[in-house]
Amino acid sequence: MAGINEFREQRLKKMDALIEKGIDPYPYRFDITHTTKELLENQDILIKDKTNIATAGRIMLMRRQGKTTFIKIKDRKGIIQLYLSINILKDDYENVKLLDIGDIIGVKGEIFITHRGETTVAVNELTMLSKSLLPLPEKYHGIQDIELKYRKRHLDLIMNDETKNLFIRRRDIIRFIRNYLDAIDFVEVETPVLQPKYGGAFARPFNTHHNTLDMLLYLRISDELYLKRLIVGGLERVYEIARDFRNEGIDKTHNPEFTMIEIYQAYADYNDMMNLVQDMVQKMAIDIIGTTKINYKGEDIELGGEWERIDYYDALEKYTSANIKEMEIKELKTFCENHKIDIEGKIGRGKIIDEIFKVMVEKNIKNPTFVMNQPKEISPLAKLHRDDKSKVERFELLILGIEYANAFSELNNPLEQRERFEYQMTLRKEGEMEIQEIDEDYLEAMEYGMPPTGGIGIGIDRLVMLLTGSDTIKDVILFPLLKSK
RNA sequence: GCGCUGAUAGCUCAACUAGGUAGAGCAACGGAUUCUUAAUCCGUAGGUCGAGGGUUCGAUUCCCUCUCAGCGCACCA
Repeated sequence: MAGINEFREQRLKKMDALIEKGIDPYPYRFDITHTTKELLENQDILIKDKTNIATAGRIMLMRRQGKTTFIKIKDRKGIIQLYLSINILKDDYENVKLLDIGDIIGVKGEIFITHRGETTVAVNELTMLSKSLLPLPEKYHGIQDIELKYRKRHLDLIMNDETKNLFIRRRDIIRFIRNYLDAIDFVEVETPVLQPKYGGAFARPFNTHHNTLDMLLYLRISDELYLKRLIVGGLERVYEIARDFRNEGIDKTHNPEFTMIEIYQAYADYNDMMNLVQDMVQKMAIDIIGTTKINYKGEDIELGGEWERIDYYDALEKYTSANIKEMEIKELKTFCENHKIDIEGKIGRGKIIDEIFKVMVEKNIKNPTFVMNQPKEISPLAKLHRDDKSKVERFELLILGIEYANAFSELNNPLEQRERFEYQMTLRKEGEMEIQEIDEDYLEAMEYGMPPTGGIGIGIDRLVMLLTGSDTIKDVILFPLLKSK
């Protein structure tokens, strides 16, 4: 007796016993007067007035000692101890024997303080709110198995307060962003997740199919092209907190579905986007964790002050000691060979240069840094740099080698946009993966005229990781994708 | 996709080095206990040792394949 099925059997028997006594093991509602936290906060007055309170929660711990039982119940705010005594409950004390750890109960009673000094509810009325049929993980160690945490997040949340608190902080971060943008007159919008053409990023999509339209659809890899249509439409300041989907590998900073905020502001350029993201993240850090000095992955990071800005090609030269910018494709390939950089499947000068950047530069950047003015070949949606037409007005925000944001002065010349797309198509013909088809509807929208616009995308999951000290994205996503067992 | 590591009771972990079909704590069940604090005390039960195959008289242990996970690499705006 005590394999998993035996546990269930035992608890089912207790449930039958409840039913026999006319007690519904799954009743409809229960009114509470205080959360556990409110009981503790207001204990002085509650004790003084002998208030009959009502509260509810899940049984986490039970100490039976004959005619007295101590129970700890947990609600969303905290934990409180209950004192159940045959002196108070009389005949109903029998029902205490039908309780199990994991059951959800409601209680009424008065607050008192035990001899050992713990604030406790002396229960005078006990109500079963939900009978639990399966045993919870062990009370002291909780869940240690990391796979179990992700697969059975409900158990993780019951057992580990840190997990619950982390997701509350995630909520706080997203709420901060909304408040910040709403206060400067941005409009939050929703755009299609199901897209007939995918674009706005380089990535492989998830394909799906609409039955009655008999139509191939993609789960969006980005919402950029839709948001810019809204800029054409005159909304001028828009943002979307979007779930994006990319059909690619999974690692500490990549989940196939993830949350990105994209922000577009008319009459602004990438300099404005730098100011916006810097100010927003700094104020967010103060608001959420109370400081701009953080320690992440063992490194001290200062989020305050003016963030460093470095030109993409200058950074390349600094960390490769080579003049990458002036190299022909042939020289670049030789350089990659010499430095053991794999450029299999990379077509075109820009992609090769970017691979060198990823391998040799990114990991060296620790403090928040705007890497600016990327090559135009890898930035088809960005405006050419006003002083150097070989590069674009774009930046990526890097912290500890991880990319947190990507922004441009948005390309709004429809003719040039078409040329850029067509260049991408030539790369695709040469075998480059991850190039989307030309989006004619988007180009047409551009032809009606889009104001000069600054746009930025910020990875929300990574930002949450940074501000909560999580070293894997799975820890900041409630249900990360795992293989089915 | 490649490499390394791991998977033992509901949970947290032992045993396996040198092959003889597994132990503890918590949880559970029975009993004692009317202010406990990871309550305590006495007793009981609980395991296809991740799955499949091989070697062997005999495999949780050795070998092979597979599954899942973690880490690293690769991929990845």
